Amino acid sequence: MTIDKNFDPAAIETKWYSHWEDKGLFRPQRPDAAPYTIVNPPPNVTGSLHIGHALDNTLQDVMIRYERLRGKDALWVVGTDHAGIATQMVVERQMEAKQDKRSNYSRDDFIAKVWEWKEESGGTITRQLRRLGCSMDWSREQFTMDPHFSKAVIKVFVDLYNQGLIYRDKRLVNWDPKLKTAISDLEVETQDMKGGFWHFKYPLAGGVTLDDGRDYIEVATTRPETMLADMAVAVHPDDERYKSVIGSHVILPITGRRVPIVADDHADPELGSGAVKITPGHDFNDFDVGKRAGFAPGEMLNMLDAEANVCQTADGLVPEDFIGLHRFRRDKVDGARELVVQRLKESGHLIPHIVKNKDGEEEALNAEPRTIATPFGDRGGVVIEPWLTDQWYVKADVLARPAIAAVQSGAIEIVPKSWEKTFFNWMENIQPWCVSRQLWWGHRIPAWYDDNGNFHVAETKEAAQKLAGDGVVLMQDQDVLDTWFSSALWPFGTLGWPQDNAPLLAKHYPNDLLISGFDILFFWDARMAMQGIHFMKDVPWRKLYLHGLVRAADGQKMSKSKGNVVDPLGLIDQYGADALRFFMSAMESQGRDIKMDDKRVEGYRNFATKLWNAARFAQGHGIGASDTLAAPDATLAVNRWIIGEVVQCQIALDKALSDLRFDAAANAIYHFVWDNFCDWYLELIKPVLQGDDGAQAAETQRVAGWVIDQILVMLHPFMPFITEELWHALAADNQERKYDLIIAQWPRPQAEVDGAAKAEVEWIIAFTSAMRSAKNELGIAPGAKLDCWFPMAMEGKVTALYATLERVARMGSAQFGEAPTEASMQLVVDGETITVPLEGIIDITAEKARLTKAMEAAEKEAQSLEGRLGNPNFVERAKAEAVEKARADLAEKKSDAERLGAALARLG
RNA sequence: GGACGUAUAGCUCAGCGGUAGAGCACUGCAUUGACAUUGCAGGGGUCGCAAGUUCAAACCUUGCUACGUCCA
Repeated sequence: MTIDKNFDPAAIETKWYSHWEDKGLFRPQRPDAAPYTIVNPPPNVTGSLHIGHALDNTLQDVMIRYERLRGKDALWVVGTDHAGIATQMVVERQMEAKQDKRSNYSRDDFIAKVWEWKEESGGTITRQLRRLGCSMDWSREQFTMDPHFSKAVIKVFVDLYNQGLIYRDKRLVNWDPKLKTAISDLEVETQDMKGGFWHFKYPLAGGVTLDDGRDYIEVATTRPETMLADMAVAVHPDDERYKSVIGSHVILPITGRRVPIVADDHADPELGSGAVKITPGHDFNDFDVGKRAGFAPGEMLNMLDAEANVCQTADGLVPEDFIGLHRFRRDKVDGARELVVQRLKESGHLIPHIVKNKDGEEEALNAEPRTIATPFGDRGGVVIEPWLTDQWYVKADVLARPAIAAVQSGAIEIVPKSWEKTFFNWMENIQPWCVSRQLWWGHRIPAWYDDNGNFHVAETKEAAQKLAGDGVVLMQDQDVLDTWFSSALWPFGTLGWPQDNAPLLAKHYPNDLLISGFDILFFWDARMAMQGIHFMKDVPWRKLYLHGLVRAADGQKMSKSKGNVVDPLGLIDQYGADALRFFMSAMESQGRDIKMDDKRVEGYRNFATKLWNAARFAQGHGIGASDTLAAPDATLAVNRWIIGEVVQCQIALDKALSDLRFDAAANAIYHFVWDNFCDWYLELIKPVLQGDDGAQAAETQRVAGWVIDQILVMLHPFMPFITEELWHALAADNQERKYDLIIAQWPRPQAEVDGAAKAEVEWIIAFTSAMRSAKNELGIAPGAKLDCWFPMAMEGKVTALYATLERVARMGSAQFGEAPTEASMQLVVDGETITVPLEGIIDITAEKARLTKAMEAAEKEAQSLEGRLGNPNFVERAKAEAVEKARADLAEKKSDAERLGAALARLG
């Protein structure tokens, strides 16, 4: 098949992807091969591919293709996540657009709608992953709500419950009043907001006064509205100002509630007045104070409903005109906060904050301006309300311990290592994990309640009924599980657990590697580690590779709201999937975010084009597929040299990929292909291919064909499409390749670097470079063929290389001995002086300047080396190799300087 | 407040004890021969600042500055 003149990525990408997929090449049958396993972080089923996916999946595909080429039974598990809140929000938003809403439907009908949407849009992201060239095992694609996976989720919940690791508890939870669900600590984002600090007078009850005579206690708060549910005032037990009133009461303004003054260490005497109002039902710290003061969670007053509007407290003391107000000003409508402040001001219970304005006059503000660390829900975007509810919690601290130990012992290796500390810090301080969500879309919690509020946890209703006894009417828990609770099971739930004999599970657990963004280290990776170790008695993966974010060109985080999102599919359209993948690999150094740089993607598209054209050249010169894994026998230095370079490139590549240094790996193959192979090898073999020596040409064709095959194999993990295309295009005449590149074999050259051949080619390169550089500096046309005079001793070597030097270095005749004229250009190459007579052409002054510059540079380096070697401390204390090298370098530089000096002298 | 990361050529980044590297950009030259999505040659850096360790520091240590991220 003739290679087209133009490289068109789009034309080959679809073709090869469906070829691979249709032939089942993403997971060839290799029952006896060693396993290699990666599970893909399941993207949101209704999502679409963003640039972060492109990075994450490229890296995984590089590793999977690499290990597949190395003969492993490589399994890349793929699937999608039901993504509870996110997906439900999408569907609800669609309903909103049609003036419809979730509550117009029964639970079952709504879920049916979500399934419809999943069927409709669920394929988008998986189609897009195909465009990137990702070679996952689609034949086993899964969904977190597939029956078998759901079964695993339910079993895990029940088992953890029976082991005492899941429990139901009434306590404050992070409540999202927009989405009307509890969320976990991790889903709360704290942001600094401008707010206020309001100071109130709470009158003491029963004529009690403080020691200073005041008949009230001053308290301060950033959330005035919560005073409607205040249940105490706390002071520090050692605070002399308040010691006498501990145990007394205050009468709250507005509600008239009589609440105790309690002693608690939480009150900081240094802060404000030293007395704090306590609202156990709406503040995490106050909840603890309230418990210490003897309030059971069930007794704690609640003044807000699920949407954070004021509702009546259990004691009925909230005035009617507060009922129904939002907790604070929203949509330009004042809320409970504003009304509380207004009422307290009117009744004289507000202590104004006095400031001086710019004219130096005093001014009274309602509140002291302050920056408040405010919790927001990461999905809903509204302020989180601590709310007293019954939820299900996982004892994460118990599960965390073995996971911490696994990282400490090295059973799990985190790469880059710097993330270990972050991992430990979080795991060691982990809080109970709230796993219930007040949503409809997700895995429904397997707990059943009877009329008395007793519950029974079991995998099925029948099993629960057995626990409850016959005749008891049971109702299933309305809530679903946190999405991360289910995705934590991905490394084993996808492999068949909890089925009894799941062959995949036995072979592919633990997985070898997990690649994820560091942003989901806690959300997902840590939880996989906990659940994996708990249920499988072994780590989920041996290595955890964490990469950074892909940022916009200016370094900003990409976001839809900023409008700076780069679409990976657009880049694929423009430059090809191979170029985008190579970019992602080449930019992925450990521990740094990637800034998007289109020019660089373009550069890698050019690299692909370069390879394409090199292959065209090869094809035009009878170079094609090799038929051996081992390097062909070779006699010519240039061939022996390039074989050695392949060996070295492969060593570099293996090392880099074993270290997960994707940048080093990409650069190794890039420079081998462009610099060594295209720029030098192909140029050096042109005279051989076009020469008269048939045997030499045939050898060169064999070697070149073999080298190209090695290039295609080594480059394939990074650029799968162009390499597969060229692999087939270069097949021998009228023959098919025996197998596709995707399942070819990683190089086994069975050859070594040939030092003599390397030295010879490097001399050619040095001579050619010196010639080109000198011509350029002297303004001689690059194409001019110049006669050269070499020292007698070089006659053999130069004669043998004549054809090459003539072609590559544009050398005219080669002669030996003393050059006949002084009007010449002189090259010092590898310690030998070569004279290029230029009678009548040369500008002696320019040549003198050139030589002087070179000589001075050599002298300067020699001097520096001499200085170092003249230091006895260096010679005595430095490593022997360092001293040795300095001596050798000095000798070389000195010799260069001398020769250049002599050349100068010859010019007079 | 704590932890971590980053600071190297105009830009984006490697290097992490032995005389500074890549890609892009820039300058000059080349163009009928695989390739202008090209080739050749070249200019460009007191490696954030300061002190210390060392025969030797971009690289190790400490401090500082700036930026970023996470946790509280």
